[in-house]
Amino acid sequence: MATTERDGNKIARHLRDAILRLQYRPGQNLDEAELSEALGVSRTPVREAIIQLVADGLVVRDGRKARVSPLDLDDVPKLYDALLISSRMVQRLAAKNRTEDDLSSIKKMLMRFENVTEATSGVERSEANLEFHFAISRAAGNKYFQAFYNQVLIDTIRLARVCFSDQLSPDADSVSSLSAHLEETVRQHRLILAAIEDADADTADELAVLHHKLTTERIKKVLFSGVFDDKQLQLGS
Amino acid sequence: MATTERDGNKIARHLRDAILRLQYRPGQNLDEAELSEALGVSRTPVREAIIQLVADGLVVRDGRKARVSPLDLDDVPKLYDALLISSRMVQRLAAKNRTEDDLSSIKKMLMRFENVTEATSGVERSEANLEFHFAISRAAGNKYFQAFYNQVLIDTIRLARVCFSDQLSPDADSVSSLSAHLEETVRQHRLILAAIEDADADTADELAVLHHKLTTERIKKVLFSGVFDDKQLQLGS
DNA sequence: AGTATCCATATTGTATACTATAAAGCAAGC
DNA sequence: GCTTGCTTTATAGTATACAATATGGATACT
Repeated sequence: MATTERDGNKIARHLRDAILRLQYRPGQNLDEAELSEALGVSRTPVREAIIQLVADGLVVRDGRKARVSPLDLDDVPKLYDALLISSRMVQRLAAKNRTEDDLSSIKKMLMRFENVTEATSGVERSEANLEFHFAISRAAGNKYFQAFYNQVLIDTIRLARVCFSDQLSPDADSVSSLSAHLEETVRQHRLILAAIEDADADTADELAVLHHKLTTERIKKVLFSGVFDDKQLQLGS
Repeated sequence: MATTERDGNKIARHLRDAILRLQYRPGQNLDEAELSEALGVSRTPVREAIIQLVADGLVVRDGRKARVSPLDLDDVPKLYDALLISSRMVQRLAAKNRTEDDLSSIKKMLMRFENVTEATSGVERSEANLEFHFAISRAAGNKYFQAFYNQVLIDTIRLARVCFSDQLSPDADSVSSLSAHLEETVRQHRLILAAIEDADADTADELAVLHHKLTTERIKKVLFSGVFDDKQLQLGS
């Protein structure tokens, strides 16, 4: 019966994608009339989409105006603190709770990521990367951790794209650095999948720490570091 | 300049409160026309409020209809897993990052809770309790952990209210048990405040574990237990 | 009698008209 | 010449009219 979808949701998805792809830049004003004309609907569904995105944290209200969330640099260390904790918890839970369906979903996303690794653009790569981690998030089977992690992942991706969006015509040096980075990412993804498949929560947890380090090291040159460090990860024990 | 607020937000707050107070029961259908008449506005702001609440997780879409989220019992252990982790992280962060303003805000909420402890109704009590923990959440100074914890707190309160809503005319036994529980709650709240004031993250963390135990023990009779236990709290170290 | 189809109706989804308000520009006074 | 206040205008907020669709019931046919 095709369960007809509301325009508001479609618009919200479209805007979400566009924001994640930086087609709408952080801080950019969102004009309702303009959007409704561009998308061929009335203002009503556009407004409803904007309200959803505000709740998602991708759009922020500035008086009565709506703007794409600005990615405050002060929040970056906080983001990476949250990424570390949430990814550790989610991968730990995923190792415990994953079903066979979850596993095949994670595998599918892993392969998709590996397939887009060589050729395609940075946007497609990070989108596939995101989907891989979303699949793990679902496998955790806990909607609270899932929401937490997803939110963190989204901002991580947005931040990464902002940081690397300059490299449209990268030099030979950064190309080889990128290829080494992607190789290591693929390697870690496979290990993470294996740990989750083996229901090995401790390894999945440790791999999350490594993956976090990989992610942050790559951006650390541009930005500063978080509150937590490896020692403090024992969480007070 | 009074920054006039949109009706949609007012309605959303009203509905949020009503849902938390179980004035709208979990599972109850939300009729837009009915609500708009009851609240004296048109359907538009009511719809916008509902969209916000869906994003908050308090309302769920069931086809095109909107219903108050049903508090699935399967999610209860997951909720308490999330409560344990999120409260530990937030109190740890609060001990590190709290400002003087945060401290006075927490103190204010602590006193408010103590003042409503004796006389007033369960709803007012749990509302004051919620505000105390919200204040700590703000003090953590990390929007990701804050959103995570707030979401968990809200469902914790909803669940507690559902579990104890039967006790409208409690017997002498449960009254004395309640009073002991409140006394211990107050004691722990003071210790938590002290730890945060002393910037003692480890103690704040340990107190979160104790507070979680206090919360869950009181409900454990009704429901079952979570995935994590005290041993596993070392998080794989 | 049971079931399936079609129609009636209730309710959500969308468009548009109207209203309120905040921001920008212009004018007048200091 | 700068500031202050009024007017204008653009844009968000709300109400309402209209359209689409799902749901329940009635009727007819097997």
